Amino acid sequence: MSCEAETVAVLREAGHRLTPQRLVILSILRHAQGHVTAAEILESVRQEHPYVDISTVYRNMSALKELHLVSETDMGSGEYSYEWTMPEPHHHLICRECGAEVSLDDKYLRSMSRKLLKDYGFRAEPAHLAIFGLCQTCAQQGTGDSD
Amino acid sequence: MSCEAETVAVLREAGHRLTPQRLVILSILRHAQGHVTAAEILESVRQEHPYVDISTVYRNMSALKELHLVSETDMGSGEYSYEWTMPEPHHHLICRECGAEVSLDDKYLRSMSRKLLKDYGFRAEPAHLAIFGLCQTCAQQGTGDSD
DNA sequence: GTTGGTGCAAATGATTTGCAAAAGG
DNA sequence: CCTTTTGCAAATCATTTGCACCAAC
Repeated sequence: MSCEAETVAVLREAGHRLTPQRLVILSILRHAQGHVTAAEILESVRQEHPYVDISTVYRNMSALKELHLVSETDMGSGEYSYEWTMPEPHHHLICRECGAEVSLDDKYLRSMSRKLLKDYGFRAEPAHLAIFGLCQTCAQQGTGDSD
Repeated sequence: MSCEAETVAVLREAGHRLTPQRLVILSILRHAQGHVTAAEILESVRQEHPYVDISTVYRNMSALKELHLVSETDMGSGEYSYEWTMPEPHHHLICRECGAEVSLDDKYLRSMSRKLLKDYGFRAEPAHLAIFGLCQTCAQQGTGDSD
């Protein structure tokens, strides 16, 4: 994995050390498809390092966030989700009803982002907008209109 | 306020009672411009009802959410904000750097929402998307490009 | 050897819940 | 009356922090 070397370099640059715990966390983040919570990361980490503490996970998330290597999102469940920064920005449709999630290509947001920059000078973060609503299934099961 | 009567009717329909606490909370929500946190609501409520507990605020928010009378948003501060459901849907641009907030008209989202419905059958909630990014001021102060 | 990282435990802050009493319909 | 709602206190849950020790560089 040559890309891991790149990550390592970024961490080094920032004056961070490469502890085994950190490397395991990195590996988990990079191999997880989609977002994971701190608790989920911990669970995975512990398969290799049983005594790792949740605070270590949080501290690493904090460091990785600052380096823009991971992004933090509120998926609406009260706890944050973390995701390895993707080469292609993308977003999430989240159903309020059933919690289903769909990845959404950035192209849906691109024209809006452009307008925001033009009209407000606001640089929307390219990744990880969480759009809440009702998925097709739930919309059909519900009233479908009045609700 | 005739609109309050309407709200009351909705609550009644749902089998909820009209306690003074609830009415005060409703009034605060309706008269607050913008979003307020549970703690802020409590503070206001206590000016009239000093004994009200934070749990009452949360329980009411929960009930009001279900009736779509208020919306809950994570403004990125670790605590939720609540807002009376507005007649005109709108959204928020939030600067990651300085925390500045700008209300954003729904028109910026409308074409995207339409596409989401068409392509995914997903009914995006009309209100309260929180879009994070960098405001003009902070973007200029920062690197402006590489960061 | 320095300095940053870790595990542990305890603190924090937000939200939720159990319960008995109070109040709405 | 019957059921919801409330206040209180205690419980949870996610996240943060202080500290002594350990490890990376």
